[in-house]
Parts: sequence; structure tokens; C-alpha cells
Amino acid sequence: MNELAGKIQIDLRSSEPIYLQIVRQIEQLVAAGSLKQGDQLPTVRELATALRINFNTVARAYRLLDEERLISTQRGRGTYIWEMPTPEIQERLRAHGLEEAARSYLAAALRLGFSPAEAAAALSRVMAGGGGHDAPADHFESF
Amino acid sequence: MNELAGKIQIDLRSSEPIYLQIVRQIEQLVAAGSLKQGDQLPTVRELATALRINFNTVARAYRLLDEERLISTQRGRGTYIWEMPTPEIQERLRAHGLEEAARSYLAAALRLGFSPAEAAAALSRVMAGGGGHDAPADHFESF
DNA sequence: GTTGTGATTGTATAATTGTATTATTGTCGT
DNA sequence: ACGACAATAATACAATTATACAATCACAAC
Repeated sequence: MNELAGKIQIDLRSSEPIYLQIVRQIEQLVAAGSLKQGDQLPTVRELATALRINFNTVARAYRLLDEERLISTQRGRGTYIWEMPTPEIQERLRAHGLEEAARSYLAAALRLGFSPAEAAAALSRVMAGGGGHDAPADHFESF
Repeated sequence: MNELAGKIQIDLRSSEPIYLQIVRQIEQLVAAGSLKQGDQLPTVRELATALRINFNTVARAYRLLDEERLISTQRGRGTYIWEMPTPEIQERLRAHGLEEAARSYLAAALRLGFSPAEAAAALSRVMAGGGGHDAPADHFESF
């Protein structure tokens, strides 16, 4: 259990919503080096109890921080400060990341016994269909 | 120690649960012929240690695969590939694996800030260049 | 051969984690 | 007052983990 709760002060009378107060203060703690990569944050329920608020409010703050890639929330495991790549690495990742991902995808397709043309066709199908994020991955039911 | 662990990559930040990531990837490895009938899988604790997760999560994946009759888990003995899927199932697994890989690639490209068209173009370049290496597992070590 | 002990295997149950959905509350504009 | 909308809370849920357990094996002692 983390003494982070003691470092966060919320003002219930403030016009700033509680969940934004939490977001802002955690951002500041990370910027100040008070929270480092890999540090585990208190659970939503721990922090909520310490701050005497509902844990869903903490969860909302954590969700925002997760979306901005500052933390990583993992159901059943907890929430952690996420490794923020340095700007140079970030740029290098973007520069080379796409090609590497493409190579990796092609290799996977070949391992599965498909031709490069089939790999490209599959990509087109996915682009046309549900373009966005990772799919529910419906694995087949036994029969 | 089975080197299967090295072939399985999990993304703790993915919305896809860890146990389903394991299920899917083992299905793909079987479909691709990387795992054959009678092969012993790593124990739940071995694989869990290698992936830095709890062994119950691996056990849950194995249980699903066991219910699919793809593997056979035996208390006190270990886990083995039970039967090669029927050609129809195998083809279905292959197709599913390809779609999943394409979706994953597209998601990675979008995450890097590229458009779907750029993703497709990058794939074409890699196909033309005859990409030598399979680039394994860039990201996602801890947390 | 049998038995016993310890190590290693998967299993079962419950506790802990974040998530999704819905209801309640509060505030502001009209 | 009223209605709309954001913030918060209540409830149920899903994923992961912790803990204890049962089956199997290896191997030594008898």
C-alpha cells in the first residue's frame, strides 16, 4: 500500500471535478519525479477509501491517465506508472515502428502458410471492416 | 524448459484478456504446425513465470484449450497437444490467425499515428524488399 | 514388490483488481 | 420551476491473483 494517498489533496468544494483533481495531481507527481516508472499506484478502492470518495471516481481518473499513456491500468492486477519513452526513442519508434510491424505481420502470415498477396488481401479486408481496435477475438467453440 | 514461452507474446495493456491471448496464440502455433500432436506444453507455472503472470491465468487458457480438445491437461502429469485439428478447423484457425495478425498490425500502425493507407503501403514496401528477418516482439516487457 | 516421502503437476475456491452499466445528485441556463 | 447535462455513486461483472488442495511421479528404504 502506497502513501500516495497522503500526497493527494482533494477539495470537495472546488469547482474542479474530483476526478480531474486526481488526474492533475498525479501528472504533477510524475513530472516531479515523485512517481517513477513501474511504481504501482494504490488500487481504485484504496485511494477512494483514503480520499473518502467513491472508487468509480478514482477509476475515472485512472482511465483518463491510461488514455494519455501516463499509467497502465490492468484489470485484476493493478495500475502502474507506464514507461514513457524519451522523445528520441518515441521518434525512432515512430520512424521504424511501422516497417517493423509490417515485417512482423508478414512473417506471421507466412508462418501460417499464407502468401504475401493473401496477407495484403487480409489487411484490406480488415481495413474495410471494423477498422479500429483489437477485436474481441472470438475463439471457436468446441464442437 | 520448453521454448514455447519465447514464441508467446502477451500485451498487458491490450483489452484482450491475457488468457485469451494465450489461447489464440497456441491455436495459431498448432495451426501453423509449430506444435504437433504429443508435444508437451510448458507447465502452467513455467509458462506463467516466463510471461510474468500468475499460473492460474495460464491454467485458465489451458482449460479452454482442453475443452476445445486441442490439448490434454492431466493433473500431476502435464499438458500435451492432444490432436491435430480437423482440416476444416485447421483452416479456420489459419484464417482466424491471419485476420488477427492483420488487425493487430493495423492497430499498431494507427497507434503510431499512421493512416490505414500508409499501413498498406508499408506492407507493400516490405513485401517488395523481401523482408529478411521476422521482427519479433518489439514492445511490452513489463507492467 | 511395497511403501513412504517430497517434489511437481493441474484444480478449486475465494479474494482482489479494474470495468461496465445504471441510477442519483448537483449545477447551470432558460 | 424546469430541463439538460456533467459529476458522482451504487451495483453487478470480468480478469487476475493468492492460497490451499489433489493427483502423479521419482526415488529411496525396507
